[in-house]
This record gives sequence, structure tokens and C-alpha cells, in this order.
Amino acid sequence: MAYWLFKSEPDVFSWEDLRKKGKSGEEWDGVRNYQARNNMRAMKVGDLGFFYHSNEGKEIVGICEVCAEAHPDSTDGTGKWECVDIRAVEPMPRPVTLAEVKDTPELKEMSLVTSMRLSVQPVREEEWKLIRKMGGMG
DNA sequence: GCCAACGTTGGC
DNA sequence: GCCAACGTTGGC
Repeated sequence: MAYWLFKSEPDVFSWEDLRKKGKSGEEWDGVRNYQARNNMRAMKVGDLGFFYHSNEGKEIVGICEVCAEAHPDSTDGTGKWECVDIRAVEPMPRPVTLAEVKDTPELKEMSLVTSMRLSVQPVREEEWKLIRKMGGMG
């Protein structure tokens, strides 16, 4: 079981949009970055991820689950790009903001801080547990 | 809206 | 294969 973080601009596709998609989830298409693609290739069904709102909010708002492993991106004509499908699992009782992450010494090494522009990032288990706690989850 | 960071492209 | 130019992302 691995943990990940998915970034999205809420204007374009928000946590609420993902929730509305229900159990079948949504194809995480449009990613055109090799590192992000490689992260998606490494994902397994059942892996969990944080859902982060960039630009507006700048906070982790919910937890999602990988529900289909990497497959060709249907919005790509070159055959180079792949994506997974994700679905919403549960919202964070209290969203964890980027400012809080930056203020937390244990999270200094997080990709969210060190590789700010990467849109699909790995999350360490310790980071996962701590942020869940900060977000008011047991 | 600005701009720093960083990934990608293309000329050599 | 190097590196300058360019485009994009995303925090502020």
C-alpha cells in the first residue's frame, strides 16, 4: 500500500467534482509530466491519496483511492501518456493548509514543499499519518 | 498580476 | 549532448 498526493485547481476540477463522480471515479487525465506519469505507473488499485487544491484554497481537502491502474490517457494522441482513475473516499474533517504543512518541521521533506510543481507526488507513511491527524481523522 | 522555479524545446 | 530561450505552474 502506497500513499500519494493529487493536485488540482478547484476551478478546473475540485474535490466536490470528484465526489459527484461517485464510486466509478474519474480518469486523472491531462498529466504531461514524466515524473508524475511514472508515479501513476507505480500505483496499485487500493492505494490512497490526498486531494490537494492548488491556487485556490491551497489545502488538502480529502482522501481518494486509486480505482484503476495506469492506462493510456484518453486525451492523449501520442501514446506517451498514461493515467490512473481515482475516486473520492472521504473529506478531511478539517482541511490541512499548505501554510500548516510548511510550519510543521516533520513535513519539511514533503514533495508538496520540495517539489511544489509536481502534480502527482508520493507521500511517505509518516507524512500520511501525521496529516490525517492534523486534519482531524483518527 | 507578478515572478521564481523548473520542465521542455530546439539550435548548434 | 549542451544550454539558452521559452512556456507553464502555482504561491504570493
